[in-house]
Amino acid sequence: MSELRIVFMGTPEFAVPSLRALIDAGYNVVGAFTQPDRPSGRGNKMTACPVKLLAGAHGIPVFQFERVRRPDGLAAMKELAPDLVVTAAFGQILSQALLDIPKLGTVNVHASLLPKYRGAAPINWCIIQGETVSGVTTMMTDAGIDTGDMLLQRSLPIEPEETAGELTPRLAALGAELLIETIQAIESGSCPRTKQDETQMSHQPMLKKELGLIDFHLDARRIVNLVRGVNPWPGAYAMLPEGALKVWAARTVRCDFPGEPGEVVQSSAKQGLIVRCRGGAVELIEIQAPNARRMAAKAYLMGKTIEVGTVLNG
RNA sequence: CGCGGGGUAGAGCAGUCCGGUAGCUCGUCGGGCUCAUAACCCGGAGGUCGAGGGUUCAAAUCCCUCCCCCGCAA
Repeated sequence: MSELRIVFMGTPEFAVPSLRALIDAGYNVVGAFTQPDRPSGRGNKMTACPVKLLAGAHGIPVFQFERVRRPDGLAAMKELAPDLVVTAAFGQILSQALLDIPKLGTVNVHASLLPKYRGAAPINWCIIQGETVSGVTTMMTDAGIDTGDMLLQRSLPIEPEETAGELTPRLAALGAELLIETIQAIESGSCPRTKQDETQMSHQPMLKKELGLIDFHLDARRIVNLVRGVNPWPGAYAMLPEGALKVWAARTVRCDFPGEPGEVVQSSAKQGLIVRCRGGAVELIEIQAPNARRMAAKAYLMGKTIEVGTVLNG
C-alpha cells in the first residue's frame, strides 16, 4: 500500500485498464478527471465516459471541466494535493501551472513507441501507416504534446489483419502494466529517464471523418491499412451514387481485371465485391450500406446489386 | 422530445402505397451431368411475415401500443 496521493486523468476505454490497475494495486487514487459528459448516440442522451463509470464505481471523486487548465480546474487540482498525476488519453492539454502541482510530476501513458506517433490517435496512425510493431511508452508530461522525457517503453507486434479496435485493448492492458512498473520505479528512485530523439519524432493529427474516405488511386496494401486503422472509428468508406458505403474489412487481391481506380470489377454473391485500385485491386469483405447493418459483402450482394462498372467515389 | 431507415425461411432482400394462395438470390438436403469444379440442370425441406391488440368475409399489407436493430448528427 502506497502513501502516494494520485490523481488520474483519462477519458475513453483505453484509460480504463490503467485506472483499474492503480486501484487493484492499492494506490490511493484521490480523484479522477475526465472530459465532460457529452450528448451522444441516438436521441442525443448524455453519456458518461468509461473512466467516469469506473471511478464512480469505486467511490473516487470525478471532476469534469471543459478546460481543466482554467482557474476552476486548477483550483480543484490544487485542493486534491496530489503527489503524482497520471494521465492516459485524457483529451485535454495540460498547462504548466497544472503540471507544477504534483510533487513527483505527471506521468503519461502513451500508446506508441515514442518519439514516433506523438499526438491524439497513435494507434490508428500506426496501423494506417503499415507498421508491424507498436507499443506503449510511459513519459513525464511537459508542456508540449507528448514531448516529455520517456520513462519505460514496451513493444507489441501488430497482427497482419489487426484493426485499431482490436489493438487498442491490447495496448491498454500493456500500458496498465507498464504504468504500475513505472510508478514503482519512481517510488524507489530507480526510474530511468530518457530524452526523446527529436530527429526520430513524428506527430499525427486527430482523426477526422474524411480521413476514412478511401482513395482508390492508392496501392491495395495502403487501402487495406487505412481500413484497418480507422476501424471502428471513424470508419472507412467509399461513395456510391446513393450514399456512403462503409467498409469494415478489406483485403488485397490479385488483379486480372482492367479498369480505372475505384471501378467495381466483380460484384456477385459468389465471387464477392472487388474494386480496382492502383496497381491491383481490393476485395471489400465486410461492408455497410446506408441505413443498413454491417454484413459480409457476399451476403449483401444476395439481396442487393452493385453493378460491375460502377465507379466508387466517381 | 435532434433527423432518418429497418425487423418476411439458416443468410441477404422483394412484396406493404393500392388487403385476396408468401416470392427472389444464396445456403442446405436429394438426384443428374461432367475428366473435373466454387460451374450447370432437375427436385425437396425449411416461414408464429418482431410482439400484442383493433378494423375486415379476408391483414406481411390498414389503425393503435410495445420491443429490438441500424444510418446521420454529436
